Formats: sequence, structure tokens, C-alpha cells
Amino acid sequence: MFERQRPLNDRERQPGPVVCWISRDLRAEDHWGLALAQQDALEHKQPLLVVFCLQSAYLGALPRAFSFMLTGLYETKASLAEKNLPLMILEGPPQDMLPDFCRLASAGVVYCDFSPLRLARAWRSQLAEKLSIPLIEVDAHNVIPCWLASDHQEYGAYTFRPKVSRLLDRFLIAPPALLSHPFSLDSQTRLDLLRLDKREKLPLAPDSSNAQPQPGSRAAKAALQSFIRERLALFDRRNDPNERAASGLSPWLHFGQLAPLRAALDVRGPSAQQAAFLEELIVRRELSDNFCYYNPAYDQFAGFPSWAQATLLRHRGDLRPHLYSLDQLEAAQTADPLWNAAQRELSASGQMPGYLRMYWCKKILEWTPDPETAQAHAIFLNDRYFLDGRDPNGYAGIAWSIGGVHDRAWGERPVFGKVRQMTLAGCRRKFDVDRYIQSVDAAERNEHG
DNA sequence: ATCGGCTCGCGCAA
DNA sequence: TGCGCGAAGCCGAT
Repeated sequence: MFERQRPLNDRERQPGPVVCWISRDLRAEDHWGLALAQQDALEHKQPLLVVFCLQSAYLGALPRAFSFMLTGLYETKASLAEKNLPLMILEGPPQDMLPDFCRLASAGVVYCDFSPLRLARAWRSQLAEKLSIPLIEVDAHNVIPCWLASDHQEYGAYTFRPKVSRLLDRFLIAPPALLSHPFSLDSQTRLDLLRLDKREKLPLAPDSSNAQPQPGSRAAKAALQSFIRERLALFDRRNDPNERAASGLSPWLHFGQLAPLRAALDVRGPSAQQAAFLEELIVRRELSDNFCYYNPAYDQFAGFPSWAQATLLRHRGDLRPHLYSLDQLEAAQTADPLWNAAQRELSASGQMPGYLRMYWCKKILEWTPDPETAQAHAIFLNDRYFLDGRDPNGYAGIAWSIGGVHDRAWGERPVFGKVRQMTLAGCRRKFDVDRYIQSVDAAERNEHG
């Protein structure tokens, strides 16, 4: 079980409480980071403190994403309190807040969770430098720890899949449940630390919109169970936006309110639908972490495979019959009624059917002056509007759509070159486009009336 | 409705 | 060195 963790510095362990800093995995259950931190604390007969560092305006997200995260975090705080584990919410960058926090707590060791993204990794490496105690990273998000699944960027799902299958039995295991923690802070230290916790009260107005999923681990588990009961049997029709057969779990997965491990354990089974869901949940989702972890240009043109860069360069000068500004895209004012409907659903709900997400992104390549602009606009809109924005899955999906990442070359066409194109005519062949547009219209009328 | 051509490169067999 | 095949397609021919 210790193979899920690795040290980020080489400091000596000190006597004192164990701190577990959570940033990507914000749940109390099915959390390998918390489980390993508690095991450490129990062995050393020490208190365990859980801490989160709050930053507003995180990577251009809308307030509703912030609210989703924070509401879920308060639920987690209550769940942890039942186990005698305080969750403190600090305000500020972790590498600035945590060294002082650890000194004040006389902490002996810090655990943290894992993210492959640039900013998250910078926090961890700066924190590892500043701390005088060990910083230990646990991949609490992926079923297979990212750095163990593969030691390089995988070319496609087909190269990653056998590595995942080989390791799955070793890692598809739930962590031990948290125990009611028997060791507490002395009362003076507790008071000193509470003074740092700026967020005792929930400052958020509850989101009254019924278009959006409900935040928190409890709602996540309910959504997982209703997916298993009602929609998993239809999962082979998930690419038809009208079927609404997809799991819709990504907002909870993104904020770590639901463990992929839990979804995998609950869904696991012999049917084709179960296998297809696990393929998406584990192979494809963790392939995104692999991409971002090993490709520092995960959100740039330079991160595309060389065949895609070459073909997109050849077609830079191609005529683009429609060009739209970021404002026009954001306002869903294009000449394509399907794209507009998908964008309006996104604005209203923070979500979009998975198949349309690819179409939506590829159209941005068609409608902007060059691939760099397309990628930048797609990332801006993705990170701002999707509840699961600012996630490796988003950067990998955009790089797949625009830059052929994890894909192969196809017949050469204008603007796209050899990158796979998607068209409105193609969508009409595959599903009832007008029915989808009408369903978005109807949802908007409901929301307003 | 279904099929084939388009086209690249990794991993593995030989 | 050759070969099979891949994360969601497109289009035209049959």
C-alpha cells in the first residue's frame, strides 16, 4: 500500500502531529492520502490535521465552480469531524500558508495529494523546498498512481491500456476506512490554529438552479448509484446526446468528491457496458493525467504530436469561411444551431454531452484564425464554463480535438489537415440533431418560466 | 445500411 | 523490417 506514496523532499521526519494537505481530492471516504496519513499518525501516536488552502478566482473558473467545490468541502469537513479529524481552511497559496501552519502546529510530516498540472506541481515543489519536515505525495486521484502506471508520455490509449490492465489487480483496492482518531491537539495549539482558519461560516448562497448537479460526496454517491441503476444498461448509446446515457459523474470526480476507485469498484462486472464504463473511467481518464504529467506543453501547440503540428502548419493559410470572436462563441452566436445549443447548455448547466464536447472543440479550430487561437479559446471556455474545467481531462480532450493527441491521421481536409474532422452533417447521420436542440430550448424555457 | 480509402507511428513479431 | 491496428470521422460508392 505504500507504493502509492513518494517523498517530495529528503527532510527528516520530526516528532509531532501529521498534516494532510488536500487540494485535488476533497472527500473524506475512499481517500488513500488520508488513509496513509492516518496510519502514520496512529503509528506515531500523533494527532492528524487536515488542511485546505482556498484561492478565489482559481484559473478563470466561474463562481458556480467555486461554490460547488466549497459546498462539498464543508460536507467533507463535517464528515472528518465525526472522526475527530479537524479540517482547517486557510486562505492563500499553499506554499506560503503551510510552512507557517506546520511550524505553529509543530507538525512532524506533511502528506499531500497528486495533480499533474503545472500550477499544482509548482505549489508542491516550492512547498517541499520550504518545509523543514518531509512532504509525502500520495496519488489519491488515479486508481493506478500516475508515476507508476507509465514512466513516459503514452502515444495512445492502446499503448496505455495493457499497462493499466497489468496493474489493476494490485491497485483497484479501497483504502481502509478512517478510524475515529484517538489523538487530539492540545487546546492552546488548537486555538492558535483555529485563528488561521478564516472560513468557519459558509459564505455561499445555495445555488437554486436545478440545471446543475448538486455538490458534495453524498450527492456524488447518489448520482453514481442512480447511474448504475438507470443508465449503465444504455451505456453503449452514450454517444447519442439525446439518450443522456453518460454517467455525468465528472464534476464530482474533478473535485475529488467521488473517488474513481469507488465508481470502479461499484460498477465492476462482466457485462460489455461495465467494461466500457471502466475503460472510460480508468484507461482514458488516467491517460489524461499521463499526458499532462509527461508533456509540459499540455495546453499548447507544441504539445501536439509532430505529424499534427506539421499538417496544421501546412493548412494555416487555408480560407476559413466563418470566423468568430471569443465573445461571439461565448454568447453562442454562430451560424451552427447545434454548436449554439451545446454552448447554451454549457452556459446554463456547466456540462455538455461527451460526444458534443469533441464536436464543440473541433468547430472552434474551424472558426478561429489559427490553431493556437483555437486552443486558447477552447481552454478559456472549457475552464470557465465546465464544472469539471481546469482538469487534465479537459486539456487532453482539447489537445485530442485540435491537435490529434492520442489520435491518428485521417484523410486530409481544409483547415484540419490530417486531424480528424467532425461535421454537422456527420452528427445528423449519427443522431437526431434537431431533437437535441429542442431539448436545450425546452430546458431554457423551464429555467426562466 | 455498409464498406473502403484516407494516413501516421508505436509495439511487437520475426 | 514488416505488419496490425488504433478514443469517438468523412464521404462517396455500392
